[in-house]
Amino acid sequence: MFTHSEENYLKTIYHLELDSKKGISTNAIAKSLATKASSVTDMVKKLSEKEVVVYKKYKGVTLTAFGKKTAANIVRKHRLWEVFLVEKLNFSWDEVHEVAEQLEHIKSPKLINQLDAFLSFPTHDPHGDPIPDKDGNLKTIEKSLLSTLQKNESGICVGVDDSSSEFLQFLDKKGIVLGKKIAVLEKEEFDDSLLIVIEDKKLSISNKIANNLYIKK
Amino acid sequence: MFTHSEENYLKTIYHLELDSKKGISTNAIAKSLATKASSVTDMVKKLSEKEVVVYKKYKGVTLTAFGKKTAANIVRKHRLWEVFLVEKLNFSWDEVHEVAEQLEHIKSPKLINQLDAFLSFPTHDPHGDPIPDKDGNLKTIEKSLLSTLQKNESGICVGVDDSSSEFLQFLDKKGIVLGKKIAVLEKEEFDDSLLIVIEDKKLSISNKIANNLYIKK
DNA sequence: TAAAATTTTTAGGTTAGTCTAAAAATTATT
DNA sequence: AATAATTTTTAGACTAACCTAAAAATTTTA
Repeated sequence: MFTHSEENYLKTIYHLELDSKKGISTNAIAKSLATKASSVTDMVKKLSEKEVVVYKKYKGVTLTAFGKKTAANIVRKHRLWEVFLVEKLNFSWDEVHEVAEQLEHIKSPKLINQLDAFLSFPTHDPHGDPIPDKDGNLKTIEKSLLSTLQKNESGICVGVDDSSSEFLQFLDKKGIVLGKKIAVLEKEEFDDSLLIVIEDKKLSISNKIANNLYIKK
Repeated sequence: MFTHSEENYLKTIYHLELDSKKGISTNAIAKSLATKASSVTDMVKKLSEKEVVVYKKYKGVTLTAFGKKTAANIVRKHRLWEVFLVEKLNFSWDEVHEVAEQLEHIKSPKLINQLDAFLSFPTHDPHGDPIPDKDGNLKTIEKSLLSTLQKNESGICVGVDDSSSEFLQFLDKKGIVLGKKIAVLEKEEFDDSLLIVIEDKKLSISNKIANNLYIKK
């Protein structure tokens, strides 16, 4: 069994490993968890004793297979709870993160399996992120940033890179919703802004926005 | 805000106060929480600084109005989650306690209000215990122990005094379910056992069982 | 490649929540 | 009411998870 805090470290390392492949530095972990590198060193030693990470002084950490599975299970719980909150309890997608952050630590295999079934085995959370299966595997669909689309190309909006409530509320305001088709009418050379059409409405969106929206071609 | 541990103390004192009315001794709290009296003394001092209990050395503790409301809210969460687990996730009534014990600490007013609505504002948990309202008030219906019924009297089964999974599984096995009518056909002088009829089935039950079942006349 | 800058670890300290053992207060017994 | 038994508190210690400041290792830069 893992403590609340150990689980948070595992989850963080898991996320950091997804886009780096190399050993994760204590500094990177500290930044993600808003803690100090010295605290990370302490915890990482403990995690390495528990065989969930491999740690060599000054060389960063990597998850073991066991660690990866454990971490994926926490992410699984987090994302299933997010689906529950949105689908069943009428939360909006910008409100679910903090609550799921707490719910992900509830320990009960039956609970999470029943929840999964109750939600009809969802594959993605409200932000379009994939939900790991019971074995910790996640099938990643190939998605692209909206900013990579060229003029007259289009795709289905399938996810966000930034899940901050500010960004999500901005998308709500603009009527940008997951599952909808987005077509690029114009691409401005000058600032890489896009003129898009979604649900028959034309919108001009900045490159910053387009860099945080995933579409499936 | 209260820590996990502080919440457990509050809940325990709340439950103990329900059937004692006097100040709750550190020993009684220690026994309930499976901890040591010295630990309780420490915690009780902290809780008294936070104004949720009144504590006089050697005199036990009592909850303040604020403490009572805080504790009732934890009990409210615990019982709503139990309803959720049974009604929505197909848990049986003997499996819910440990999970609810964790879920009751999740902090999100919106979550609990939405859950309440999602469950159609239940008034009782799966064991027949009343669910405190948002202000911490609970309306106690007058219920009696089955053991107090006389020959030829009857009532509706509305709750259990012992919520241990052993007892609950025993009731399942015997077909004793909340909401069903129980009639006393015979009362044995010798050992106070009862011959009852429930759902057209005759059952002989011991006084110990009858002392742990509540009925509404 | 040597000095400078940065990162990481170590050493030592803090707080929350627990414990044991001993001291103090209360309650029960004779 | 004095003594015995019990309960409660105090004192001192432990662990987990954090912190700061300094030392050590690594990486960058000139």
